[in-house]
Amino acid sequence: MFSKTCEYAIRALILISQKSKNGCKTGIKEIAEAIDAPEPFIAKILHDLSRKGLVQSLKGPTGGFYLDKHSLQNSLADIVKAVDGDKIFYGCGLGLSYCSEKKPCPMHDKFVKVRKDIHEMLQSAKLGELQEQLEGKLAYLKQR
Amino acid sequence: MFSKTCEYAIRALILISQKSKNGCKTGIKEIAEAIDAPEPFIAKILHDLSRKGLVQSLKGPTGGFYLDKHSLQNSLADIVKAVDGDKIFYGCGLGLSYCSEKKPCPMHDKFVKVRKDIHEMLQSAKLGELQEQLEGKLAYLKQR
DNA sequence: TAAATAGATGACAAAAAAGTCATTTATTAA
DNA sequence: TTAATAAATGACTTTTTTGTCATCTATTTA
Repeated sequence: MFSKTCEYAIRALILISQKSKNGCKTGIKEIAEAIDAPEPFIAKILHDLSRKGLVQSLKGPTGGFYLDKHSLQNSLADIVKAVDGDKIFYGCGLGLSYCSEKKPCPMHDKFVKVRKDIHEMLQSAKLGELQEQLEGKLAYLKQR
Repeated sequence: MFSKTCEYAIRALILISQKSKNGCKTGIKEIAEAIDAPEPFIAKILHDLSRKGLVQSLKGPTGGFYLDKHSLQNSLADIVKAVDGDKIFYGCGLGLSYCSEKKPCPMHDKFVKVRKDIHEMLQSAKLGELQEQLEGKLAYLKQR
């Protein structure tokens, strides 16, 4: 459904949001370990996200990644759009560039509905809220 | 949502199903042209599909690809499973291998619902029926 | 202000997906 | 039975995605 890059990005931001609530910054090493991702790869991904303003960072000792108040409000839809683009929300399911209401592919209507559901699902999933599920042990990012 | 290979496969099979209803076989060249796909690539894809029994073919003059009665009953779900596997129906949205009811990721429940919808949508889309929409000019596989 | 820490940066490498090509094999019809 | 046709086959190339590495820069604290 999403690219690997996007999956890692989402998992990392959920984790960082958890730490940020306590006012903590999180280092690359800890993030990589906690979400089970290759350290250099997640470093690159977070760097990209920080340039896009989806995560904040500070260098030096006591430095690391964190989310400011605004970033905590971001939804998974915002992250997916930034990383994978919005093709998943609007593109034709059969890959036809011209496909539209006026010239629909045979699956057009059905795909429109499913994509709308996906969009709403991701839009309603805010980082700050997902994090609460981790806190309450209702959900996990790692096996243990 | 699907791989390019899978998109081409679906488009090709819908087209072939249309021709098959009239008892006609369709050649690679015509298929590639009609669904706007690279000829050698769709040739390889159809060959794979024929080995998996999702399409039938005959060599020689008057030969080509066609769908027998059984294959006409196949749904897009069958095609997607054969080409892309069933990760799209069952895998974790965040890419976590352990994710399950007992150890859910923070998005687990929401993804289960959306994936179920996708599965039902594809399962209910039979090649033989999609083809009727093309026939009635209610849908298109090409711009004109 | 020097040493240690931690992210920034860019070049590189490996793997997977997408696409191409030349040749072979099977079938049909003249 | 031979020539033409059309799919089968497998090797190859290109592009994209995924992942790695070495080095640089900024910040903090002793």
